[in-house]
This record gives sequence, structure tokens and C-alpha cells, in this order.
Amino acid sequence: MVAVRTSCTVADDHCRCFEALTEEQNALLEKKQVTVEYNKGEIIAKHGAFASHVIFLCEGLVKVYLEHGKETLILKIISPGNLVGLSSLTDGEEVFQYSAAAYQPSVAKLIDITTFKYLIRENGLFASRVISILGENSNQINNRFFCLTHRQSYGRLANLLLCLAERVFKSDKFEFDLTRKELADLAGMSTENVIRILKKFQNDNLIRLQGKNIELIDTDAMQRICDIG
Amino acid sequence: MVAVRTSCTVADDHCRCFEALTEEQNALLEKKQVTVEYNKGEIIAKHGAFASHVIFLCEGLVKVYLEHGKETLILKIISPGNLVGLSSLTDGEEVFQYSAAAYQPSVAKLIDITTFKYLIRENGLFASRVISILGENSNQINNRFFCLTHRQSYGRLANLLLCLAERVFKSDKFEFDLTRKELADLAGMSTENVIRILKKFQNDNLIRLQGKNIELIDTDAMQRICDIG
DNA sequence: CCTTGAAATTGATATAGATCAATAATTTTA
DNA sequence: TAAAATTATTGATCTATATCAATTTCAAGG
Repeated sequence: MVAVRTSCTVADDHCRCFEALTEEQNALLEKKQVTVEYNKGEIIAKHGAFASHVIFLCEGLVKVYLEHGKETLILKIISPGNLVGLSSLTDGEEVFQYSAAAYQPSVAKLIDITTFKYLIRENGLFASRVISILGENSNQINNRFFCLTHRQSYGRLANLLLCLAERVFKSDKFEFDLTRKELADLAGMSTENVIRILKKFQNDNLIRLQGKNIELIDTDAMQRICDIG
Repeated sequence: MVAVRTSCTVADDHCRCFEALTEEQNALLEKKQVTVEYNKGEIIAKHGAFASHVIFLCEGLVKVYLEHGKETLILKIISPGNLVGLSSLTDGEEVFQYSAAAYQPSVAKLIDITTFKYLIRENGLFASRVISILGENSNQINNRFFCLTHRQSYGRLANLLLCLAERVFKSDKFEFDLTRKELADLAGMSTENVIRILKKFQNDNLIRLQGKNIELIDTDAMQRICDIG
């Protein structure tokens, strides 16, 4: 499978900051966190609400997004092993700077933000790992930014499909429990447009589609569409 | 003047991380940095080039952008007192993740990245300040992302003008040394569109315009356009 | 297994904004 | 200061994609 590299919507990997903690620090962390289960569709973080914690996703799939009225911008998808809400570590920002909601039933650990900040202060390696994560995050969103503003709909949807295959479902054939509306939000276009483009992809023998099952047949061609626009 | 808040293109303020350093650390930093002057238009950081340093802007004005072929996406404008290239602190990323170029004659300190990383490791407060900056940065770019993808051209240009007035020139009346093309890149639209919208703004008595001098007459109305779309 | 509401699909239409082309105004440079 | 080059402006098109409206399909609950 061809790499989608950066313009993608999902983090490549899981975060590595906790490996940097000492045993005592890990024990402290354990004490200062709670585990919560979320149903599909439930809101995990609400833009503007007090950010008393940082969120570590254990299981499931989560979207991070901005919303104004009816308009939604999905910033990224979070898969297990990654953190949500690091931007609330910023001094003077006590509230979440975006919302997060579960695509699937999910399990998350909510880590007390004061403890998290304390660990940053105390453990330089931990801090540098957190900085690493923030940087990666930025790079990913910047590239998504470019993709959504400079690529046309075919390219954006191709990119999304490759991204889902590679990073979320880890297979060229998968069943996605996302509605066309949600695909539309992810690719930054209208629902009708998603439908028409998917149909076109199918007619061109790039994908096989039945309801919510999708199979990428010609990933090379898809990658080309993704690259060109 | 009404606040443009978040969807803006320029950082609100200057970075505060260096205040956290001890005298010795400051002395070390002094030794491990060089000061460079850049002419208008010169490239300060090149996407893909080795990132041996972090850039602190002392004077001037700099754009940070992504580029693929003819297409440009300006991520943010950097004003004096701010850092460029923090995302290269990410482990395993030895290259700049974006380009930066001087809008005006600029002076920058190039800080050895190894030293910078060392300071993060050694000084927890410094690290947390850097994290703070990265978070702020993300929030700003996320909001710009929303603005460029969900607002129409009038709103985007209004936003840009308010932003330039408030954060770059700190006056409702200013002479900008940016070409229409550069305004267009900033607002994410074509040059012709910028010209037509500026003209419309002038006809509607929102601005007074002569060449590169611009005066915002009705910032409230401008803010409304910015908010609505 | 029917009913009801949501989601998906399809076709028709509208439009914001890009692109193209030609000219005018500036700025640069020789 | 004249010539060349770049930038700004204007008007005329073109087009990708949104929006709207109407059906069809699907899914969940009684």
C-alpha cells in the first residue's frame, strides 16, 4: 500500500511521551486519571468547556473538530494511543479549543491537567516528547489544511479513502460506520458530492462499494488522484 | 478597535519562553545563536531543508507557508518577538516542515536546535512555555483553517484587513508593502478577487484606499462582514 | 412485519470565485 | 529618463461545487 504521508487526517502512530516517565511518576499519573467509556456519537470534549484534563484514547475512534453554527471543520481523527486536548496546556487557556466526539464506542483516560503540567515541569524528557507530539500534530493539520484548501474534491476524497484504509482500518477493504455526511465533513464537501464521486470511482474501477463496505481496488490510481488534485 | 480574536493570521503577542531561563542558560543561548539580516523577499527557512536551528524574529515581518508547485498556503504571519520552526523540534524530523520568507527587511536570531532541545530537557518551566507557544500556534492556525475553508471571500478579506490593522500595523490606517498577489495568498483567493472586493469595500465606505495606503473607516461593519462570512 | 424517520441517491439549478485576456499604471533598471 | 518589467485593474467567461427538490433505500421500534 502506498503511503499517504502527511496530508492525511489521522495520526500515523501512537504517542510516546509516557514511556519517559519514572515509575513514581507513572504511579502518580495512575492516581490522577479516570477511565470513561463513551457511546458512539457522544461528545468527549466540548469547545469552550473547562479543560480540567487531557484525554488519552484507549479504544475507539474520535474526531476532533471546530464548529460554528451548522458548519463543521474536522481537524483530525484520533485513533487509540493518542492524546486529545494538548492545546489546553497553553497558559491562560482553561478551556478546550475544539470539540471531540466518538465515531465508535470509545474508552478514554482523562488525565488531570495539573498533574500533566507538573510532569512536564519535572521531567524534561517527558516535556520534550510532548513537544514532539505537538509538533507532529501541527504538521499533520497544516498538511490537511493545504489539502482542503488547494485540492479539488476528487483529490480530497481519494486522500481520505487512502488515509482511512492505511491508518484507521489498516486494510484496503473495510466497513466504515461513517455516514456519507460524515465522509463529507471529513473531505470538506457536500454529501451529494461525496456520493457522486464515490460512484465515479466505482465506475472507473477504483473501488468496489456496497453500502458501507468499501474496497480499494486500484490504490495506485487512487494515489495519483490524491497527488494531482 | 474590535478584537479579531482567533481566526487571525498573526500571533497576538510575543513568546515568553526565554524569561524562564536562568542566567547561565541565557548565556549559553547567547553563545549558541547567530544573528542574520534578511532582505525583503528572502527565504529564511526552506521546507525540506535541514533544520539546524530555531528562528527568533527580532525585526521585520515574515510569512510561514506551504508550497506545492504554484500553489501557496500561508499558515501564519510572524511578527517580531516570535519563533519560527518549533515544529522541527519533533523527534525524527530534521527538516523544516514549512517555508518562511521575509515580507520586509528582517533580523532574526538563529538558535542552535540542539541547545534549544537541551534547554527544554533541563528547564521544565522553559519547556512548559514552549508547549504553551505550540498550543497557541495550533489554535491560531486551526481557526485560520476554519476561516479559509468556511468563510466566503468577503469575510476572509475583511478578517485579513482587521488582522493587519490590529496586530501588524497597530493602526486603522497603514501602508502595507504587500502586493495584491500577496494579499490574495493571505486571504486564500485570486488576485483579481482581492481587487474587486477592495473596490467594493471602498464603494461601501468601509475603507479608503490609494495604492498601498489603506484606511479602515468602519471597523464595526468590517467586523460584521468578518463574522458573518 | 408494518411504520416512521433518517440516510442515500439522483437530477436540475444556481453561484461564488477562478481563469483568461486585454489594458493601464507602477516600479525597476539600464 | 526612457525602456522594460512587473503589478494592478477591468470585463468577459467558465466551472467546480453547493444547493434545492424529489425519490428511494435503509434501519429501528412498536
